Amino acid sequence: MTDRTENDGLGRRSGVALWRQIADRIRQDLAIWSAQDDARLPPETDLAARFDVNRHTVRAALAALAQEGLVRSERGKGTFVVRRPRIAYPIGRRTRFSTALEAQNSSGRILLLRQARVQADAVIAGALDLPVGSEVLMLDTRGLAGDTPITFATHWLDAARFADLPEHLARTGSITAALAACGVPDYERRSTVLEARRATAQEAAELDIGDGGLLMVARSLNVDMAGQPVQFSETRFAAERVEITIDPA
Amino acid sequence: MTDRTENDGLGRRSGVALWRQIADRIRQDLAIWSAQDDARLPPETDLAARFDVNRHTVRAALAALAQEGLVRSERGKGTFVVRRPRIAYPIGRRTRFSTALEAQNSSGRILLLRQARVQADAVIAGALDLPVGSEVLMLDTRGLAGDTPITFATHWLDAARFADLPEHLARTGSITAALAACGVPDYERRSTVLEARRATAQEAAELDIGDGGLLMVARSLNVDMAGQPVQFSETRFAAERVEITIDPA
DNA sequence: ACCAGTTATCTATACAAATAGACAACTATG
DNA sequence: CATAGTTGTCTATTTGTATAGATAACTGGT
Repeated sequence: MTDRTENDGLGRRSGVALWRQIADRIRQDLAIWSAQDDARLPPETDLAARFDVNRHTVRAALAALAQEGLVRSERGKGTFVVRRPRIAYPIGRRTRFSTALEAQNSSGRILLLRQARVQADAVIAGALDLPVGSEVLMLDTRGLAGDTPITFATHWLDAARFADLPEHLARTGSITAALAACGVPDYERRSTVLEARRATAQEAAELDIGDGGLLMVARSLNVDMAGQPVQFSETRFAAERVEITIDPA
Repeated sequence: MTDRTENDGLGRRSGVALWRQIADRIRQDLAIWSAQDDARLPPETDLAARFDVNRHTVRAALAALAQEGLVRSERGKGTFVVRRPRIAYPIGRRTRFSTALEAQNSSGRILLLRQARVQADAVIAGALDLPVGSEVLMLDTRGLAGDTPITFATHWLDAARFADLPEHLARTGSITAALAACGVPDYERRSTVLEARRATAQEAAELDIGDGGLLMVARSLNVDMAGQPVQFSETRFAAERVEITIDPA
């Protein structure tokens, strides 16, 4: 898009440190610089001038990005992009995690972190079309692209119908396969609601992003081919690593 | 009093001030408290204990929310929600701003803020299927629900084909109507890409959110019924005021 | 009238963030 | 080799953030 480089654009008494705002902005632009032959960022002095801050502030931002493994600085030479950040994640009627990533040469898998049996509150029960207080399975999972965490999700399913799902999920690393093993050969997405917010410390830790990193949160309901609700999920995407595309189909 | 190991999900050296993190978390929970009879928040001392911070830090967070007009504190009585729930914003093949809001009793309109003629860079030209360097119309708009800014968007259109669009848009307050007046009776959305990031100072000002507020950013392409690209847009949603729903259709 | 609960305001201290300037260490190039 | 350009490190100062404690002002109920 057109480069309307308002050299400022930073909030000064916003409760968000300048170095973090600058790190976020630079992260946005990594794709541009990584397209250069040498994947080199502008010198610290140039960046300081562009954002109208002290060079030390830029250095704090670059240090944060280096900590995330996105850039690497070399004395005397410059600072270079080492990893392009965002992965495209399509959401549509037939969204599946693994196929979403295979389209970009990333192998996707799901790690089962925790499981518990809880009583459905009004929201969960309503989504799954069960009586309030029904026993439901609550699963925490981490979605990986290669070795990079992409999603941290909590899923709720009818405990009676899907008692065996956790072991299948742990074995196969795929929700689609685990559901198939529980008698749901196919499913589709009925609804998705998206919002953006900051990560809590736990979410930041699970996703291996900096504290205060941004999330996109999707609450979605999958139904089987009979239209029966199967799985209600809250999926937290590390916003710095993903962009979500809406499938036209 | 401070056992800093368990602090309810707050990051301490994250470059995001605690008061801002707490303000964000409280903002998330306003819907819960606004559902109470008196729409009253817990006392400052309770909130301080819950987040494991000093009461003054909670006060800084509440002051920020009061500045946004979300809560009001009354000496001796407490702090109260002035209700402002999130607006659901559906995105799908036939997304239109006004119809999106009419479904929830809000009247939507578009305000034309600025217009300019610029040369298309590679991204814009590619999206609109024009030669690089073609003259394109660049429009900044604000989308309102009632009097509340919901979106701040930049649109690009072929300057040759849509020279008259700005005046129609300014007059009607509707992109659909303005396009119709320019010979595009109907259109549909070909692609949408979503990401989340922090607002720049300008974006925060246009959307009347606090500096450092969160955005959801949608880049979308609308095509006419012949499949010809008509309008490429970057729409910035105030994350605190909207949730985006993906249309199943 | 009194009291318990709540928000408002004040002082003080400690640490983080941002600024400023200077210089060292290293790289590439002529 | 000499020099320009770049990142790394150091000192110092100012402003923002967070903690701590004390006290005042106000509300609602007993």
